[in-house]
Amino acid sequence: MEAPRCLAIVGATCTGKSGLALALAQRLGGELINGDALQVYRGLDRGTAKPTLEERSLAPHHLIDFLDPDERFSAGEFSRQARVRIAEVQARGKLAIVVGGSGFYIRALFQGLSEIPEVPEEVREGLAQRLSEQGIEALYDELRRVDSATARQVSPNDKQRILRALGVVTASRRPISEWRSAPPREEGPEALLMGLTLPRSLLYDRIAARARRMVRQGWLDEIEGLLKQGVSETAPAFQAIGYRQLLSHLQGRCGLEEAIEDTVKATRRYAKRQETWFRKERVAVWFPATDPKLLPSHVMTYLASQGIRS
RNA sequence: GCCCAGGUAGCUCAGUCGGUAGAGCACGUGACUGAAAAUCACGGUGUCGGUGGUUCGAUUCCGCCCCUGGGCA
Repeated sequence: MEAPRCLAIVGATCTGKSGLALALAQRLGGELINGDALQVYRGLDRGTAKPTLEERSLAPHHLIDFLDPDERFSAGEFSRQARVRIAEVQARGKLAIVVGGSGFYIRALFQGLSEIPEVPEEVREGLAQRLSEQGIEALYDELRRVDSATARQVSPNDKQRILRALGVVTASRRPISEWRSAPPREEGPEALLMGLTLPRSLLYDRIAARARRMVRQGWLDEIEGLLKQGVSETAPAFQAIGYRQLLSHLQGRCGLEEAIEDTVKATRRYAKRQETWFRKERVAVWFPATDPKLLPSHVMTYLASQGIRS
């Protein structure tokens, strides 16, 4: 069996994915492809635990830091771009290493999404407008009329999915359920998925410690700087955990301590959702991430057994 | 020391005109086809401060005790 030329490192936030990926890239002559939905944004550094410039100088990093905070991104767009980057890395004879905790992005990359037409911004805005004027019930009723199959699968409270489904029918005149029934056009790249895990209590401790460290290292200044540059409070990037909470502190809606605690809570819940997601993903091996220093050599040993060596 | 208010889920609190309790948050589990760090679904939280009494039956009424907060001294 031929050794895979693409690795992916997945797992919950705060398990040490980036550090491991960098260590592997250095030892195996690899290049990294970011698989995190928010590290793509320029200026979101502290709160996304983005690798520093120094770390990034140790191995090539792709799909990081290339969008403005008010630009919209998506799993589909990620999948297309990541596939191009992976192919380019492989063409250079290097190992591609995807790192990231955004489960939907990882699945879109390796398993693909059905081809679905773009929903124009005007349509999206029109629906958002109606949502605020008429409420979600009206939109759900409409979805029942125009795409009953999807309506049955979606909770009447699920604003996001209702908006998406209506956007697609409105824009394409075909229900999203039909588009989704078509298989993805292209296969994703072959890859070996590796997961990192930590016992829940340890993970939670690390999350709390990291949030406080990030604040100490200037997370608030970063957010103020973004606002000063004219980034809107409703920019897509500001839906990131912590940014939302700290923004609401900066606007005087809560104290700093409360904002930090809310951030920690939200991160815990996010980590749990990631665990749930990746449990279902085709992860070949799980490594305990308790000791970040020993991790790279454990993983190297495993990779050697799979025919991947420097 | 006296007076008042309170002690119910991990937290904040609601409630039971006496038939062993409930909401939000936290927490747990899950879903996920272009906003995904998003969005959503489901779930149990329990010596109702302790102790004696009244009662068929007390978390609920009564006595005493303990604890917390406030006031007076």
